[in-house]
Amino acid sequence: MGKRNTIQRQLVIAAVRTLENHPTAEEVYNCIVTEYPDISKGTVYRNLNSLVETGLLNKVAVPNGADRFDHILARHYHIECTNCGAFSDVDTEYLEDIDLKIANSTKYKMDNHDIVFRGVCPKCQEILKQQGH
Amino acid sequence: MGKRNTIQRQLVIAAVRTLENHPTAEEVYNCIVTEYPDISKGTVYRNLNSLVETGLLNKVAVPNGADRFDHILARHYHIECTNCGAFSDVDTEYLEDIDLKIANSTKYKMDNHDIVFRGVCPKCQEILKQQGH
DNA sequence: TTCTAATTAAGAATGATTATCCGAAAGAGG
DNA sequence: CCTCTTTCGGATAATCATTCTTAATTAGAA
Ligand SMILES: [Mn+2]
Ligand SMILES: [Mn+2]
Ligand SMILES: [Zn+2]
Ligand SMILES: [Zn+2]
Repeated sequence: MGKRNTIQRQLVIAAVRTLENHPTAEEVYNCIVTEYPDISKGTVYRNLNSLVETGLLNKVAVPNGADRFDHILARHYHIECTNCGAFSDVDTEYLEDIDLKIANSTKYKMDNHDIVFRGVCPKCQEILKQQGH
Repeated sequence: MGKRNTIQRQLVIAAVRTLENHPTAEEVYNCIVTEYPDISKGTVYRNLNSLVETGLLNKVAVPNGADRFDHILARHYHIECTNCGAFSDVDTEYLEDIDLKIANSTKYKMDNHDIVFRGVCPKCQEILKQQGH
């Protein structure tokens, strides 16, 4: 009656963990297919979503791009480079207090919040500098 | 040599302004097509993106749904109801200081940040209560 | 008014994701 | 083990959001 722990399911979560930096479904598929050529893209999507439902992965929506999957379960924020699209974790504490504040002002039963920072990553700053900003 | 101020462009920005609550391209199209049946969906998409480039609109990406368009240009935050999907503005000041803080720790040249809160709206709280939470 | 680059409508194409189908495999129970 | 029930996988069609292509039209400069 529960979820079956199939080899495909194991491969999917392992791929998200080894790829580390918020891979897309496509990237997860490409990672798995070299070792296990029979897997189908539909299975990757199905398992990714199932793992998100089960709470073993998080899904992160990114503007102008495919959804990304995150194996880090602790609440944390992200930063996106506006130049190269790199999507990375931000190492800072979760702002509990603003959830309370916004719950009060909006009367919502607050769940959580996401923050996405946007800017130019150090690598791109270098490159842009050399091209005469 | 610049952007031409076509009737379609005017209709698109007017629609985003009258629809108020972060309409999708589809909703903008549906709004316009009743008055101006000849407009095509491609034109709506093209003008929406062009208006975003020009800085007259903002685009907001939402998980599991089409992009939304915002005619409010001041930086502000959003809250999404996890039950009904309502997507609304949050009335609080922009947190300038965390941009500085994260710029320091990440060495990014910081641009801005978005916050999306998630919770259950007052209306849905009522409904869920009546169904015996 | 004339000229031309920008824009349009229509629909094809694309990219991401989900749904459908049907056979295979797993688990429960005897 | 054998059987029944259910979940799952692979293939592929379908859907959804968005962009691209093309030939015709038009806004706005000269
Ligand atoms: Mn992360
Ligand atoms: Mn808004
Ligand atoms: Zn970068
Ligand atoms: Zn709601």
